[in-house]
Order: sequence, then structure tokens, then C-alpha cells
Amino acid sequence: MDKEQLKENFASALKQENLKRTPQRFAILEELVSSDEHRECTDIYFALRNQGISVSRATVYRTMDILVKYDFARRLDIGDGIARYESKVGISHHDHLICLECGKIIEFLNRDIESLQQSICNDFDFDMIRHTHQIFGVCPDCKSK
Amino acid sequence: MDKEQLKENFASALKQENLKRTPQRFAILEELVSSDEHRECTDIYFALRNQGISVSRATVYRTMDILVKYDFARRLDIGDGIARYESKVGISHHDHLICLECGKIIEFLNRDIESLQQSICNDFDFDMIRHTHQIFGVCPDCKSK
DNA sequence: TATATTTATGAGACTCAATCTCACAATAAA
DNA sequence: TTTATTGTGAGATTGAGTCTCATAAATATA
Repeated sequence: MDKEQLKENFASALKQENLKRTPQRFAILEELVSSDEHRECTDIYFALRNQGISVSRATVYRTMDILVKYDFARRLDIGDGIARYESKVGISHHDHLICLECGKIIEFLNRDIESLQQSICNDFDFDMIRHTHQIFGVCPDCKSK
Repeated sequence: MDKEQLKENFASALKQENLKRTPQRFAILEELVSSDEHRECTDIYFALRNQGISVSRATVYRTMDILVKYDFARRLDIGDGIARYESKVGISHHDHLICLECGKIIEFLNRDIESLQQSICNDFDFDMIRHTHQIFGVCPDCKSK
């Protein structure tokens, strides 16, 4: 998806929510989407500030909620009390291997697990909205140290 | 496992870490193990206080770390910023379905997913230490409301 | 058992991510 | 434009979790 198309899509989402099109909101979307890292709000806040873009922490947090709600971003909680966000734009679904030594996050996808997951939900008559599957351990790099 | 055996096991763990046997530590273990809920530290703190047991928040938090390290408890992070703990004593491994409406936590186990998980780790040359697999959605009770 | 040594406890201070407040600014509709 | 509405931001607030350190309790030693 090109950048203009993305902006239009975000604009539609904003319209749908009766939210206004502000430079801050577009800048936050752009900053998240243009990196393939798992970004913390504080991180995005400083990145924008360093680019000379006026933004506050509150706006970053507020905008992230919108991005998650409209599927432009996915929130990642790895249990350290800091929310991380990753772009979902043009990115296929995946889950995470997390190294407890260096903090590296490796992505994986397994279609069999995805479908087993769905059948579990069927068994429990449970409507899945989202899921998180995280495997914590030691990555190859850290093992060889 | 009976209660005396459990206490002995915990005492061994404490000895192994050069930690002392204190009434607070045993009371916290007991409180967690005797319920099959997912407990917050604050919850355990008040439960013990209401039983007339002198304990501080700091001690609850510190003891939970020991219980997790020695496999008496498992920590559960569902992304709301509050750590929950569940007993692992006499409880077999499972993962969680979490209702976004009422907060109910349903346990599930799927051996196929467990083994697929292990083979993913093999593929990535990643040593798994623990994992979390959480499915968020709407439970049957909330659907029918 | 008495004493010494070591470790634990607890009240409250502190940290830090996240949220809230509210005066002012910016956006979009009329 | 004008006006009504929503957004922004600096700083205050919240709340889970951690830290501090004086005192207390547990264990090692005599």
C-alpha cells in the first residue's frame, strides 16, 4: 500500500469516529508504519520531537488507541509493563519469540497453530477477537555467548 | 500433594536460596495454593490481613518472585498492567481464554499446539523457557446477554 | 540456652508508564 | 469568515511495583 493510500484509509477511519485530521495523528501513524520495529510510545514521542514535530505524550498514547482499534497497529505486551506497538500495515499476522537475555523479538507464524486455536474456541463456544502467543527463552546469539 | 509435603518442599527451596523460613512466606504460599483463582498481589495482601496475618505489600511481591522461580506459582500477564499469579501445585499446564467483557479466565490445554510450539523453537534454534498463549474474545455467557 | 550474625519485614517514599485535566489551539461545518 | 466542536500539550495525577532502612525475627555459633 502506498503512503497516500494509507493516509486516505486513516482519514476514513478518523471520519468514521468523528475525529479530526490533525498533523500529529498522521505523523504518529507515519512514524510507526515506516519502521518494522516494536515501538514504545515514549520512543515514538522522542522520534517525532527530534524531527521537529510538535507532539505530546498524551497525544501519542491517545493516537495509539485509535491505530489499534482500526487495525493499523497491534499492541504487544511482553509483561515488563511497557506497551509496544507494531505496524499491521502490509504486515501479515505473526506471533513472537522473545529472548530473555537480550530482549530481541523474533516473529513466527504457524498455520496449524492458528487453526487449532480456532477449533479450541469452537469447542468452548468462545468468540475469538485476538490472541497473543509468546515464547520466552534464549535466542541462538545469546546461547553461543 | 498434602499440605505438609508442600511446606517441606517450599522449605527446601528456601534453604537452597539461603532464605529464612518465615510465617509470612508460608502464609502467602498457602493463600495462593488453597485457591484456584488467578490472584493479584493486592488481593493476597488483603486476604492475609483479613485473616489477621501481619504482612506487607513488599513481602507479598518479594515472595511471589520466589514462588515463581521455584515453580510453585505461575505469573500471568494479560496486558492490563496487573500481574496475576496462579498456583502450579498439583495443577497441570494450561493456557488461557480471556473474556474481554467480563474478565473471566477459562483454561485450555492442547497437546498438538504444545508440540508445534516446540518444533518452532527447534526451527529457530531457540531454547524455550516458558510461553504464554492467550486468546481474547467473548465467552458464551457474555454472548448470550 | 544465650548470644552473635545474618536475613526478613514493613511503612512509607519513590519510580515510571499511563491517564487525566483544562486552558488554549486547531479543525471543519455553516 | 464565523461558530461549534474536537484536539493538543504541559503538567498533575494515578497506581502497580520497587526500594529504603530501621527494627524484628530467624538461624548459626558458643
